[in-house]
Amino acid sequence: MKIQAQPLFTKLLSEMGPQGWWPARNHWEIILGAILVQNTNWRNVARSLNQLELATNLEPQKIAVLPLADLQAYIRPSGFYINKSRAIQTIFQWLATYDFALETVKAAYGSQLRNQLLTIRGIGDETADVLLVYVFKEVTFIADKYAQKLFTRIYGQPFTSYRQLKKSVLLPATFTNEQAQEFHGLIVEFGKCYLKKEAAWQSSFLTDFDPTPSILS
DNA sequence: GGCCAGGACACCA
DNA sequence: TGGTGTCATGGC
Repeated sequence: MKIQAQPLFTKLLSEMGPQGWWPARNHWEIILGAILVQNTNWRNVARSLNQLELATNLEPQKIAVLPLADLQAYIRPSGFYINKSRAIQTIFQWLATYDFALETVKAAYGSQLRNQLLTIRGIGDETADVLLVYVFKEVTFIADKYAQKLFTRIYGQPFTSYRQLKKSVLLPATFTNEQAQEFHGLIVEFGKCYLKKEAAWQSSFLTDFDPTPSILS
């Protein structure tokens, strides 16, 4: 089953307005947040980011050389701190070899950038796509848990895995990076607001969304 | 006190 | 390829 994303994106955007995602001040905070938020409430992530900012001012050169024990202490509120600290240290030390020039990194790996990110232990499908969209300004769909719930609900077919949903969703050829960023933000914010409670869903604006035209096969 | 949150990974069949 | 246990914390 293939699904065109444009109608849902248009509906979400018109009803909710631009979300301005990702919530961060710079690329380094996005990288940190993307790793820290894995299976974790954002409130806990915010605590960790605050402590990291106090220690490093979120400067990548400082993050890259943080002693592991210190890094783990700062991010402890986000849980899974041993795995996450390793991922953070690995990716920042890798970026350091390119002097934190993101354009250089992108140019160096080209179409293999996603695979390169996946070689980092602690960075999987979702985090890799988040980094591609919000840090490296590429256009791809982030098929996270909220998206899986939303598409399952709308299209009446269970989407229970990241890769399954990802390969089913077709972004328009004209989709921009800004739109890809916005799409993920809209899906997450919608999920936070409505997806949890059945009653809220029933009364929500998506009840009048007709998914049929966007189903290709 | 149990459940969950914007996953990833090793292990298994 | 797909299912299960594990990793850890804090809020509700």
